[in-house]
Amino acid sequence: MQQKKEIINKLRSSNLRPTKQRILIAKKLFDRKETFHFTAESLNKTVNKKMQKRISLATIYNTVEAFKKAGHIREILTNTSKSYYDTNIKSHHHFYDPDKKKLTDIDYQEVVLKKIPNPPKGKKIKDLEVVISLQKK
Amino acid sequence: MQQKKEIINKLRSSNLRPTKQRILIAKKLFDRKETFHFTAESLNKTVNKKMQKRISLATIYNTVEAFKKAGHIREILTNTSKSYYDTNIKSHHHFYDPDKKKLTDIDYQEVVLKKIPNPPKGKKIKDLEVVISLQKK
DNA sequence: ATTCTAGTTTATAATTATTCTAAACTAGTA
DNA sequence: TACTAGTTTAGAATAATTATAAACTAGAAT
Repeated sequence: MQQKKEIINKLRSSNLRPTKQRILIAKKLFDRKETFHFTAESLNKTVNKKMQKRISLATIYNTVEAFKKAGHIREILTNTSKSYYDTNIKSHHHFYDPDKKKLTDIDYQEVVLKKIPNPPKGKKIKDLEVVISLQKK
Repeated sequence: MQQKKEIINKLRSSNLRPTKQRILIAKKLFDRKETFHFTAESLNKTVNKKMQKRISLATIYNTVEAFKKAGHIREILTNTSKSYYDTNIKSHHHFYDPDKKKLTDIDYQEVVLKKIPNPPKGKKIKDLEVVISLQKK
């Protein structure tokens, strides 16, 4: 449970002016027990559901991009046409169900790697993600 | 090195009528020593470079989709706007360099997993892919 | 408080990647 | 040689995202 002040600090700490729109979006994203996945479209719906004053779709896109750059959310790897985001920024993995186009989190400790390759020269590993694609049994 | 006959058989075996266009595209994709990554756009360029008779972009898309369904190519997980495909259909993994938006293959045996989670009920694992995102050192 | 300004939001247009449409074409069979 | 179902094609349509530029606002300066 994040208070408004915390949210404002979070925004300020990443050089994002705490506007009404950003605060509202941040609340929807971060003021929750559980992390979740979303797209620009789904976030737009959530944010604007029965709201007197709407936030424009352009702002949704701008804010998602800004939050992503600031590291408050992360983009998920998929092979779908839309961009998926995750409010869980801790390293973790995913099940992907191509039938339902649904991603589910896999807890970090559920996957253990024994061996990984060395990164190419001049590069280091930023992140490692395992995606397990599913199909009907 | 795949002969025209082999390519025609490959097409027939997956119920794809071996048309001029499909044969030409299949040659560009499969008649190579090394597997590689491509997009619809890049394939379109490759296929139509200094060609007297062009293959339409719609056919490129149709053929890529058909080859994917037939399992001759696979789609790669990314968080870019375009769809990336891989002519390497053996299980393997990827480095992803977000700066250059470049994917590189990691050989299957370079990654060893010690523990993976059980799939949800009614589902089995179709594929497991590890994506290692890179950044500058 | 009032003014100012850079940063932000907004509606809308533009762009990009992809899919759809339906007419023309063709591989393979009759 | 004719037929037909499958395929290709140009172009239109759609979907997701990004760009534009005018209006607005948070926060600093006065």
